[in-house]
Amino acid sequence: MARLSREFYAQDTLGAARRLLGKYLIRRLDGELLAGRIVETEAYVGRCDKACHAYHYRRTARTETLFAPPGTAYIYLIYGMYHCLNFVTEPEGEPAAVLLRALEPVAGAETMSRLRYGDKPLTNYRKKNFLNGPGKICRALALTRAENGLDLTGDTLFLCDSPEDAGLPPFPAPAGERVLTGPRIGVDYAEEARDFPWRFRLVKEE
DNA sequence: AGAACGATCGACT
DNA sequence: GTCGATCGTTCTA
Repeated sequence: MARLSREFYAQDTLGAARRLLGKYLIRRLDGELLAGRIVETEAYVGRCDKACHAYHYRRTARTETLFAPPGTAYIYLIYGMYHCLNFVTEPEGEPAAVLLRALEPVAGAETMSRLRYGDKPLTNYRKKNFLNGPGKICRALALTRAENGLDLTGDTLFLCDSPEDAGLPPFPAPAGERVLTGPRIGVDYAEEARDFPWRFRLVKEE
């Protein structure tokens, strides 16, 4: 199965965050493949970014994963009840990662819906807000701290250019999309870094 | 040992 | 738009 390589993740974090738009995230769960198309990311860079957990190379039990090789999954608990999934970037030793903020569902929607809503009916509101947030994605893909440190070049959780690379049916690439950049969400405390335009979104032209 | 805080979400006005 | 839930991580002492 073709998937994004260690070299891809080793690039600079802003480039990775932008180039990850339109890629496909695959999660193998109990023999089933869950998949989504990446439509929103954010970059976090320990070297120079006060919003990054590993700012100024701060090394703690939690940030240890950010010092792992590029292509490692960094998953942490936030607000006591949600998880966020990141992809470790840059050469090993530079603590940095891309936060996954939104996906478009591609495969395994039934399982993801059950993981997220249980047996509650899938209303239009729920459909529209299915995977448009980091906590929602981890819930729908059954990702918790137990999966922190997973190797993204392995078989459990990985990225590819096309769903066909994972043996899934092709996904029609939406036409007329463009990349929007802007400040990141939820980092108002981060002084000058709060205004860094390090959020990337793939949106339809109006 | 204790306290403050958070890369969020969903319910509600 | 506002607000509370909820608890691990981090820092202070």
